[in-house]
Amino acid sequence: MSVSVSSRRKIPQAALIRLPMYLRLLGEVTAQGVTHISSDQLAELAAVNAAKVRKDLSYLGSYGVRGVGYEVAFLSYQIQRELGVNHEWPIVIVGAGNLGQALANYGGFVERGFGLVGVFDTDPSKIGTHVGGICVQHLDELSEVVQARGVSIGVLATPAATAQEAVNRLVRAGVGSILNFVPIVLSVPRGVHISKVDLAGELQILSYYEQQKVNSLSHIQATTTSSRAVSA
Amino acid sequence: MSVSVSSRRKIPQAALIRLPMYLRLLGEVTAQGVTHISSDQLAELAAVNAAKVRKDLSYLGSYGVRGVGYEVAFLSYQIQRELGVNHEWPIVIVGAGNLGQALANYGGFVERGFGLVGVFDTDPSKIGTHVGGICVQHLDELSEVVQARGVSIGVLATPAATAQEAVNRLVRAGVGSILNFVPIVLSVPRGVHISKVDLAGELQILSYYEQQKVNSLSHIQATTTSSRAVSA
DNA sequence: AAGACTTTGTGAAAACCTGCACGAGCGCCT
DNA sequence: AGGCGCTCGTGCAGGTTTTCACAAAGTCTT
Repeated sequence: MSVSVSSRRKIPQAALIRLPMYLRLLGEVTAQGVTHISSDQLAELAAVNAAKVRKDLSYLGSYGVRGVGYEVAFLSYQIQRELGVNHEWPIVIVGAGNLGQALANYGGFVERGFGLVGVFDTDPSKIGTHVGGICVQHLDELSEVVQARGVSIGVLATPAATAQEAVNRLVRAGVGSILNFVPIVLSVPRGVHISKVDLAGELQILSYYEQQKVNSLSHIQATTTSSRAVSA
Repeated sequence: MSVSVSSRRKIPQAALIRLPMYLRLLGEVTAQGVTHISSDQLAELAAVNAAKVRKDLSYLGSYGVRGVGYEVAFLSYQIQRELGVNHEWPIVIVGAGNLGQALANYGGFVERGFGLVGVFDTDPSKIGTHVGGICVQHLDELSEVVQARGVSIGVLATPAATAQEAVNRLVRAGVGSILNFVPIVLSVPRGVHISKVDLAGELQILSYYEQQKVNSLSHIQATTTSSRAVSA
């Protein structure tokens, strides 16, 4: 049978992705002393369409006031509440290589409510070193820390070869969502959420756009020569 | 064989995003000695629908063979060609903080054809230090390096406060695409492409899913009164 | 108090994306 | 050669996302 979690309302993926941005922008304008903001103004800050802003926010409820706009503090709170970031989430990082260390030291996480409570690796030369104010532990300790601290979000930054095994351990330990920086396709049980960040992949996408620019330029020159083709 | 219509075809955004993944998977199976692959097999590796794979690949041209599948080497080449990654792209990193340094040291970039040719910062204590085999230079040198090396892709990893100014410099220097790790909305002229990676934002999205789980659990307890039983 | 002005929330249209289903082409076997 | 089995390419239907446009609901001015 289907396990229908009849959550009160489901925010569409596309809208969900923009909520962190809105939240950040609201924080910025708050710091500037702004107390109310219209969808037009927020849209301008976010560089998106105003109707989109209103629709996105409408998934949270009707928190705007016609003729006035949104109260910044109240809206911020509602977004935080919906995202679940009105309280701290403990996170762990698996993989203390280059990227793992940088992420451990990255101030942006704790700044937005994600406290690092563990960094894990299997390399004996890494274990015992300190990164981001945390002592690197062996991956075998993962389960204990996750359960003791109630961790449900993990960050994966291991080498590709060991990533799947690390994920298995994360899942077994009880982690329910994983931010994956390793460029492989992970397999996880139903119910576990994966968010993928493929750094080189992002560059390859940009490379596509740059290549298009190059092609369209050379096309202008090539048009005179009408070497139209080797169509099969 | 066939082909080569000028690359005027426009690949839909959604499909474009998956091409780097396909390319990577094809590289992996090549290493395992596989020479041909069907859309079904590739779909399984990519954890997506087979029809989607075929449709994505069809934007490149008709490179499959009915009854057989795709020739891995040929398909790889075509994807590389379309993405423009069949040759190296020089890149620069602006911002030599935590993240900038880690990205400079990140092997994944060069591994996939992006050679780091410059790291820039404005902090005198950083300038002259070496990261990722590159000597950190002052941001004032940016333009010269970009032009001398023909750089068209830049990575932005500065503090938020200086990010927009750094982008302005990148654009003025001639960079056409930017991978932005700074959690602010950048403004750029038309024609410049920005790809955004908001690390904390990704975690906030995961936090939403975890919060939903928590909510639905407490909902079960609260639902003893409600209609449809949640099974026991 | 009424009219002018502003801005939200949302129905509906348009654009985009996904997945199914199936015709068409290819290789293999007899 | 012909039939069979496999797999691509794609039309189409269904779903999601974006955008438009406007009534509803508020403020402000006089």
